[in-house]
Amino acid sequence: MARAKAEKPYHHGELREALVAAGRKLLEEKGLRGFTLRECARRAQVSHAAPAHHFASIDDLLAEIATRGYRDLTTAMTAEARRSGGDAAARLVGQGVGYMAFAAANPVLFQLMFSREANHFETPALAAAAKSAYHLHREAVEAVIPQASGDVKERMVDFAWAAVHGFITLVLEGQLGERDSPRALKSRGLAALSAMVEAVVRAGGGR
Amino acid sequence: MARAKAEKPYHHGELREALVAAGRKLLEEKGLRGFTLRECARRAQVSHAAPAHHFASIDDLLAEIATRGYRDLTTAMTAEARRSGGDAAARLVGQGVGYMAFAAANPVLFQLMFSREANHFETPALAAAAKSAYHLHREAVEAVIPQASGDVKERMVDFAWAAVHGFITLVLEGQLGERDSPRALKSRGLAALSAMVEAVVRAGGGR
DNA sequence: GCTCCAATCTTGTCGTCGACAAGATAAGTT
DNA sequence: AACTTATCTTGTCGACGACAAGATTGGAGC
Repeated sequence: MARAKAEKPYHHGELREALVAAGRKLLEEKGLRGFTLRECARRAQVSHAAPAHHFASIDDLLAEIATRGYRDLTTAMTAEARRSGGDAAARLVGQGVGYMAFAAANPVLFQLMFSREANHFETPALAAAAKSAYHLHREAVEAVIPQASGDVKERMVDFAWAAVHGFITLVLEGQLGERDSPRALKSRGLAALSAMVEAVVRAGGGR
Repeated sequence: MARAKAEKPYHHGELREALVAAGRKLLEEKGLRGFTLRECARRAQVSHAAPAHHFASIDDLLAEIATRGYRDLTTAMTAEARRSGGDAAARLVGQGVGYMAFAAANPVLFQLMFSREANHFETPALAAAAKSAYHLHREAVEAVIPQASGDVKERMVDFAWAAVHGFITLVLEGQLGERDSPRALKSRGLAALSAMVEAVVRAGGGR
């Protein structure tokens, strides 16, 4: 079975996956404005109209890519939190590190996920994937301040997310530490993270 | 002089300004992906090729729009800080309010200014305008913790900007408080701001 | 094994886009 | 008044997203 290197079978077989993979690469290479359905098709070795059978429009493909991005983000956060051991504060820092690492590794995808455009896609899968990542973060913050009131908890969930997201966003956009070495940048990121956790702990009545 | 309502003089007279104005409006209406040089020309009542004499490319026009955005952002921050009275902490909060208010009033422009693409424009004017806004923020933070070491100051400049920027960014992207009333949202924003200032003050050795 | 159907992929087309070229018009200079 | 330069026009190019119509293939039911 499977003459794997046959010369272009009429049916691709896994075009949907191939398009997503090619699209993700293309996105990082050329940016959102350079992203093109036809180039995705070209890289997947199919004609320019083939993608239409798997994605209704270019936005539909972007939505799928963003959805998978959220899943990968969740995975990265969970993995890094696990690596950080048992303490709730340490886990929160770990999740933040995972968040930043994912963003640094996939800057354009990250920007797409959190862009105004992405919110107009409005596919249920995208919303679900985003919500899943949000809940992960929410629980990590609440675990640090279990005795705080619901209101304080909510505010700290906002605040913690804002600090992490804002920092990595500014770095990726070249606004922060543009001429720093990666090493120095990581140290600045960790400083921001620990300042955030300390603020959360204090506001939540800890220590 | 100046038959103001003559029927389309061959020379527009203020096409550059007209294009920037039309472009800014179009940007907010259609988003970055819906932004088009030809539509800008249409709205300015000129032919599709006219903009080329004022902007070398579509990115050149976007860079100009982003540059003015930074100037307006600086103005908004300064004005709101002034309104907030003399205390250094109050001024920092005020600047943050101005920052968020500008972003809320010009969400797409704000996203453009802080987008990956904008950084590839690399015009000197854009860099200067951005740097000017940054210094405004830096000074406001340092004024709150004058006795802190240079290193702590730097980290707190990062942290404060990250918190403010992250919060408003997440709100504008619909990730935070999507179903909140504007009133409730403002309250959440102020809570994030005060949490940020308190964290800065503590870390800087204040109180 | 055969037939038929639906899914998949093709080529071809349309209107729109950014960029460029060449020519028309107006404003300013000498 | 003649010349020069800036500004705006029409016309064109290749590339894009979307759609239409036809070719190819895999699989369900017989």
